[in-house]
Amino acid sequence: MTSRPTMNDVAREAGVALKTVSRYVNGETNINSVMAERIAEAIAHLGYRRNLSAASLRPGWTSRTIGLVISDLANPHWATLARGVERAATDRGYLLVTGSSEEDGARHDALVDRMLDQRLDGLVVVPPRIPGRAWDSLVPPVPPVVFVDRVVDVPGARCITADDRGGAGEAVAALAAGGARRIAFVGDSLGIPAMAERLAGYRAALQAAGLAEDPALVHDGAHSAEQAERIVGTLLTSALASADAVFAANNRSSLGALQAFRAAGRRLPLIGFDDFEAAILLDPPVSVVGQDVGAMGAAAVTILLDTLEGAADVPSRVVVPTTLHLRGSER
Amino acid sequence: MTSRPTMNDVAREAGVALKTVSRYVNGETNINSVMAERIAEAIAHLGYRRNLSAASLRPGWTSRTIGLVISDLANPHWATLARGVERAATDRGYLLVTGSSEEDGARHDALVDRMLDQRLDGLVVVPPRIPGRAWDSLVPPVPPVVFVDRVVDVPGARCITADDRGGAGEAVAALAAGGARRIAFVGDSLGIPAMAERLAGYRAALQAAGLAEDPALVHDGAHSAEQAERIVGTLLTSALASADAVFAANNRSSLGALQAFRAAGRRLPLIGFDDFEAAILLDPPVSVVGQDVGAMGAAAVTILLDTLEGAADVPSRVVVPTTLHLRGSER
DNA sequence: TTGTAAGCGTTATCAG
DNA sequence: CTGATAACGCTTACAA
Repeated sequence: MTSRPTMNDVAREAGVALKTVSRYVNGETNINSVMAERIAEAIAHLGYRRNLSAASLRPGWTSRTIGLVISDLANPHWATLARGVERAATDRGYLLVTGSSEEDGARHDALVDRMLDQRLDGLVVVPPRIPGRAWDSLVPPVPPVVFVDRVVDVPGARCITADDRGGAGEAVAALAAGGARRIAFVGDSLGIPAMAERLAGYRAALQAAGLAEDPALVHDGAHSAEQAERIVGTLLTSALASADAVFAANNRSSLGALQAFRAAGRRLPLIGFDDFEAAILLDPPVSVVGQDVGAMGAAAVTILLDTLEGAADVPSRVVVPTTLHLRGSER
Repeated sequence: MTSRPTMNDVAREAGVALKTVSRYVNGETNINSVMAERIAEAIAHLGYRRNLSAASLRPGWTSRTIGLVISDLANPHWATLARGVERAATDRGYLLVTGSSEEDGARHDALVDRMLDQRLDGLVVVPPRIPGRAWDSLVPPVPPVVFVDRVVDVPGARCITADDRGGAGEAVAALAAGGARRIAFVGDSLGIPAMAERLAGYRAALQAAGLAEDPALVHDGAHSAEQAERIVGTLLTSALASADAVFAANNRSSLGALQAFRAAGRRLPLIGFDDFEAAILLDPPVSVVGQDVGAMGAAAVTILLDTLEGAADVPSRVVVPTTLHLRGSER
């Protein structure tokens, strides 16, 4: 592939000055119609297309491209997020660069560096589970970054998350409304901010329903589906810690609980946090707190681009509402 | 965000010439260690990072960024493809820009134009169902484009697809091996090249099994799951066209067939083309011809980058093998 | 080993 | 309304 025609080529072909072509291409109106015609012809003839990459070199110009770093594009959760980001970006004329960190800090940092070196206008980022460099270690000036789906512990950081607390509260309230009095909480480590929030929602809902919290029913050791299965298995059999409903605070916990139910041949009312494909196919269909991941991505882009384009009063924290899908398993 | 430091700033700070900084940054060795030290300090102090976008402006340099246009990033099929593309791209030091056409030609063309204007090095493209402009209408020189998942009717076009014919053949052979003698083909319009290939595979397998083809069993009108359901419903009840097994030539046809089975309270041996999430959860689990979509994406990138980097004898057509997953529904 | 000067394709200043 | 000319941040002949 030889090189593509430039504005200079067009100017020569049309017999006008470079700047006149630039004016034409940029849609400025003050151009003699005869010249405009000649330029149009030259452009069509040469198949000229503006080189946006060169244009963005000029001060005050940008590539109108943003970056997204998630953990794995193939995972439906992140794919949905990416789609929301992508849609919001294209709607505003921005291109999107995506990268998967695989939850690895080093990989994550490498992607971020590359994107910054490429002079993308801003970044939407899911902080990886195995953290990389500290976010406030980046030497300013750095383009705006919006964190999504997980919060980051840096003052003033822009973060978008689901309404973990509210969603969990709704779920637990629904279980209580169904008559449950000993609702178990099964989730991952409370060091994960989202988990702590969901537990807070659980507690608030218990209190609102006039139920006392039994520490024997609160489990934060479900780092995998297998561990969740073991925990729920115990809840089903143990006399002391017996529960009459389960709130599974994440996807893996829901799956583990379902496995435990199957193994025991007996089920408890269950609501999970975060939807999953198979939820509607099981019997009974699994009730969940759905997160609008696409909306979270779109919100991140709105904040990023508003910031970028200098809008006033751009919020730095957005909590996207969840939706309780009651499908049957809550009874 | 004020502007970021440039090589010039570093040069001034270190008291050396611009070119020396460039040498240092590009890892050239012939640099006095004292100057190197001064430059390193200045870089650290200013937080300098090379502007790759500016560097790529020079002739012979590129952005080391490729583009991907699919129909919908949120769809697991395309997300898996995108992930394969992304992984292969990062492995070779390339960044990836993604865009969703929503199967709309105009949207698709707009994305392609934008990517070309941004001077991406090359494109991986899924041609949209509602076609846009003809691919050979692009005025050269245009960077290399590789089509994936669907073929495009342009001489010399680089296309990656699954082994539609072989995969369909294997499926039908498996049904025949199970004792089926009247195997129905249920699929979408034969105007779609992949469908025509799958039908060809069906026919070849019938012949190999010594079975005659009955036109009453071949249906290419399943444009939706509903239509497939109706077709399979008829196959279950009609005396004339009664089948004893079904090869569902795409995802939607599989789902339609399953619906029809459920409605009739009776099932036929079934194998579908293309895997789906729920397949392993149903009873019996649904057997399918799996496409390695990730591998297809990776193959596309390999061809794109090999072409780009001037490798010799880069193939222009790759057929990625399928895998038959027998899970139970084939009996 | 280091530096000067030119140029990549564009936009912006400012004089005609 | 139009056009020389100078940037933007970088790499690269070529010269010192």
